[in-house]
Amino acid sequence: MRSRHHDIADDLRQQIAKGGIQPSERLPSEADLADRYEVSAVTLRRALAVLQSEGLVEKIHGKGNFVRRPHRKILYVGGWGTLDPWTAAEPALRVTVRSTTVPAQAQLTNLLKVPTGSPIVETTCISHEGESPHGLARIYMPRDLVPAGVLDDDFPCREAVTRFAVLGPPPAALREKVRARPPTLDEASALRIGHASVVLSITRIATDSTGRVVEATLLAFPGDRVDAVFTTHHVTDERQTQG
Amino acid sequence: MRSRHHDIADDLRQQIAKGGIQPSERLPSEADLADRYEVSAVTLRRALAVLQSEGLVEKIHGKGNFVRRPHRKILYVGGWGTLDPWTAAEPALRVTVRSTTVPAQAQLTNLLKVPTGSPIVETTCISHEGESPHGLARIYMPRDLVPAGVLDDDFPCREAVTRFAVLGPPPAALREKVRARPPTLDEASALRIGHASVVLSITRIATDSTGRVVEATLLAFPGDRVDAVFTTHHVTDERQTQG
DNA sequence: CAGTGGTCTAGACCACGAA
DNA sequence: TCGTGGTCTAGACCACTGT
Repeated sequence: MRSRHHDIADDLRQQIAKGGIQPSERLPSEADLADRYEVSAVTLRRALAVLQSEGLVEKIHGKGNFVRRPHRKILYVGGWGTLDPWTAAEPALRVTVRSTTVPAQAQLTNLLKVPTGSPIVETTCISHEGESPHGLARIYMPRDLVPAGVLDDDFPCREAVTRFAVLGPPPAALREKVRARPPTLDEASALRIGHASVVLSITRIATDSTGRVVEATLLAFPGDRVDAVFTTHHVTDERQTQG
Repeated sequence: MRSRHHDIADDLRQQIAKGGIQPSERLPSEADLADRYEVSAVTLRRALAVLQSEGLVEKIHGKGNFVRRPHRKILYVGGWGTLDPWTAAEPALRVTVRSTTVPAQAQLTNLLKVPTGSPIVETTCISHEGESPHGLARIYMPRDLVPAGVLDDDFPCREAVTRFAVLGPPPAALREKVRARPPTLDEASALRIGHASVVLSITRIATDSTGRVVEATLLAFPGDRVDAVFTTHHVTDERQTQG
């Protein structure tokens, strides 16, 4: 049972794929497109919503609908808490960082396993590639475990943050819980994605050899830009090559 | 700027939370709700779409909108390719399985690293808990590697499939690529979720000790019902980095 | 200001499910 | 058949962006 807005989405998708509309170029206005396809504005907007949720189109209120550049997919590599080396080496990456100290409350006491009110350093990072943000991290560490320099304005850990890596020394164990969900209102605006979009959310708990939680991180990635990959080797001595 | 349909979604969400509408109970018809809130049908449907994407409400065409039971979150445990033991032991789980043999084509030749046209056994599994499906698996194995019994109608591997486990012998390595994306049309109908919902998609590649791909599985879970968890212990990992 | 997208309406018609 | 949700329309009004 094909619906009209899906047909239109398919047609536009194909036009974009064939290069009829170039990346970062503006689509005709919704009114024009509605005329062209002989549908109502609402139906045409549904078609665009499909493309937006696929990450093909970016809507900007008051300006128009724009074809997004076909970013290559970024890989978050599980187990090490980092983007893949190619991505991390990308010079176009910019990071916005802000650190504050807050007292531990409800969710944080659970994640970090600390008493309520403990001083916690919250570090918020938004990573951009060119214009489009591709990652949001909220890192929480007990204040006494924060490596020197993280609280500086200069922030020498910038490189680690760019890769969304664990900030402190390598932890003994990492537990990464992966969710797929719609963005919160904050995330939708921070990541510049629609409210109907999809977020890959990773809650990462790093513990040291004594079992103490040294870092809890809430990562949010636009689903259309980032995948996460996890590799497990059940035979310890075996070396596998991967493509 | 709050929109009317968000306010309505908030109101309904609160009513559900307070127990004003019980789980598995039907909401008033959309026409009634539209009257009650004094909005148009379209606006009311947008409000319901919000709740549906949060997994609070299940829409059934021709029957109504139903409050979903607050299922506990199911855990897919990475590295072993299985649901967590509690879930897997759940007696209410039912599985629908269908196996066919197909020749390898485009995507499959890549995933399985086999020549085009190789005989591949495709096994499709849908797992239900009560009424609601909570997982869809498409398992591909080279025909000569399929364990005896998988192709039987009786299907003794049913238990393994219930957990979405790897069907054959334990592989040497697993590579699991996790995506968050909107459902395909097939998945939306198979999983009984809206087209605007969110799917946690896992592409799982299992290789034996020689590096041969023994199984490729495409898993799709409703984002609101399933999380995936991956645990890494760097202590037992000899390749820990210094620096 | 004009042009754009964002929300909403009142009503039509279609598709599904249960009697 | 009837009540339900699913799609679509034509038009109104608001909010944002640039001039």
